[in-house]
Amino acid sequence: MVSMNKNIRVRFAPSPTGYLHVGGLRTALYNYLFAKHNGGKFILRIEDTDQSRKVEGALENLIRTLKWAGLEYDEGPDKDGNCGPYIQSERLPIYRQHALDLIKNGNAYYCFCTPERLDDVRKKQTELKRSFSYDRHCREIPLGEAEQRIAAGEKYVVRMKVPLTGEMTFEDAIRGKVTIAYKVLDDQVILKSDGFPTYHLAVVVDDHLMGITHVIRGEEWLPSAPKHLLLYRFFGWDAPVLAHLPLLLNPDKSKLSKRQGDVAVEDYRSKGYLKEAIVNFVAFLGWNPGDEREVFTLDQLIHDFSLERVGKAGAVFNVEKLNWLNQQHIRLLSDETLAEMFRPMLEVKGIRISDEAYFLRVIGLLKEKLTFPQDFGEYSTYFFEEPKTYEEAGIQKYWEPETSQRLTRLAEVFDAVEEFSHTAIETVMKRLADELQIKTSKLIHPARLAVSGKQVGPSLYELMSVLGKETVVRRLRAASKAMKTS
RNA sequence: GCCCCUAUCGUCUAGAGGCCUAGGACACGGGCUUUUCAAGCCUGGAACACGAGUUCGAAUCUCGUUGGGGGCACCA
Repeated sequence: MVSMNKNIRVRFAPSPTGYLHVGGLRTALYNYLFAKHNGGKFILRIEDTDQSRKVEGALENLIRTLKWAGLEYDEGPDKDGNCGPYIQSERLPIYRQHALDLIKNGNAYYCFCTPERLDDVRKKQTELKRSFSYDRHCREIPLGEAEQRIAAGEKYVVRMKVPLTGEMTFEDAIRGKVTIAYKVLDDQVILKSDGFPTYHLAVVVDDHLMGITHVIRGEEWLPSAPKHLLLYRFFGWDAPVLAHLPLLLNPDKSKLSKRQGDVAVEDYRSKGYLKEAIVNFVAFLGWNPGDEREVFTLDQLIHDFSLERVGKAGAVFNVEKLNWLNQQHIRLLSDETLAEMFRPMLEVKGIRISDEAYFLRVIGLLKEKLTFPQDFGEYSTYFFEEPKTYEEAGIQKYWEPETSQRLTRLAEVFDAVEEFSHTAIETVMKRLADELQIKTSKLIHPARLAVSGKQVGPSLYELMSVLGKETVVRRLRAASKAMKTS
């Protein structure tokens, strides 16, 4: 049940790369679900501390997609909650001050190594088949000397002073105890020479200042978690609960990437996937309610979500199941909602709806057949205009020499029917089949072809009753004639 | 190379020592719906990576091996 823990605050902190990655959507979703389930706050923060990666319009697009998916945040760039700004590039003085604090208390130091020198070190280490880590060349430069060099205009970065020995053990909410030795960590740059912080500094400072209680993020951050925890300790702050989510994978099990298909939420959106389906699908990549329910709305997810039920192993993004969920969620939408979704599809085909009630009946008839909303445009045209052609394969399969005559007879008997209902149609067709001493299917298949031009579709009796007597009779006669002469 | 994480059907997963000759879903095969399928129903095949322990008993606990993934930037 929803406990009203007002103190819970989580955040989704993407870097604005131009589009929302489905993995990012899942991270955002889990944060959102966790917050909403617990009556807490969900915050959007933009991590744009890499100036070289700036993308025009990325922020707007990100926000639009997040809102489209239904993940409304309580605080963010365009929604203040007294913890702003929520864009890191607008918080530079804060990071600088905190970096200086760390220098003052001896937990960080100025480093003057040039990128060239670091390259050299890296190369040598690679030759020796050793992993790269900074050789701590500047770690012992006295503070006074460093400050003089800065005053003289020398370029510098600030690095955190990682202990040389010992290890960090912490409790991950998903993985349990994780231990990493300090010696495998290097003295991470926390403030770059352009004055921007690196992720490691910014994330810790902001999470603390914004009162974040639970950090729910991708597994790729697990190895650097000790650095963050160390920074909390250096600052004298309590660390939030950490929860590292398993990764989303390509079919070949590598980290989900652009190379192997669509990764942008926008791509799926434009292909006709419903937000409900995408959200439902992505939620189930790493989480499940523990019973056999599979189709969930966002509200149901909020109700049932818990971090305890999040798995540890990576999950392959499998489109087949997403398709199925899309179909399920289309059925869950009301006919009226679908009407607004389908209307434009018909309009581009030059079809304007004049009879709303009729439109809704057509939707009711077809909605169970749809995997994508756009399928409606394809399956429904004969409800709005005369079939222009008859599917060739259908003619081959169902049209016999006697068919034209039979359909003419069918038109005649239909003409005499008072109430053109589903049941009346069925009765009349079966009676005629008896009379002609043929199987009903000898009438049914050609009639469908005549009336819709297609071989497949919803129940023929219902289809005909929706079309109405006039139309059905007219089309039967037209087809009968067309086939006879051909 | 080093470090960390991880391991049940093709895929998503249930399973927290006996309820498991391992359950569900997607996909796939077969059948039914004396009307189609693109819907529905029924049905079939399909998995505990391996090896040692612990235990009366292990998919479940421990260790190791192997496989997979991630990380090791003045990127996030």
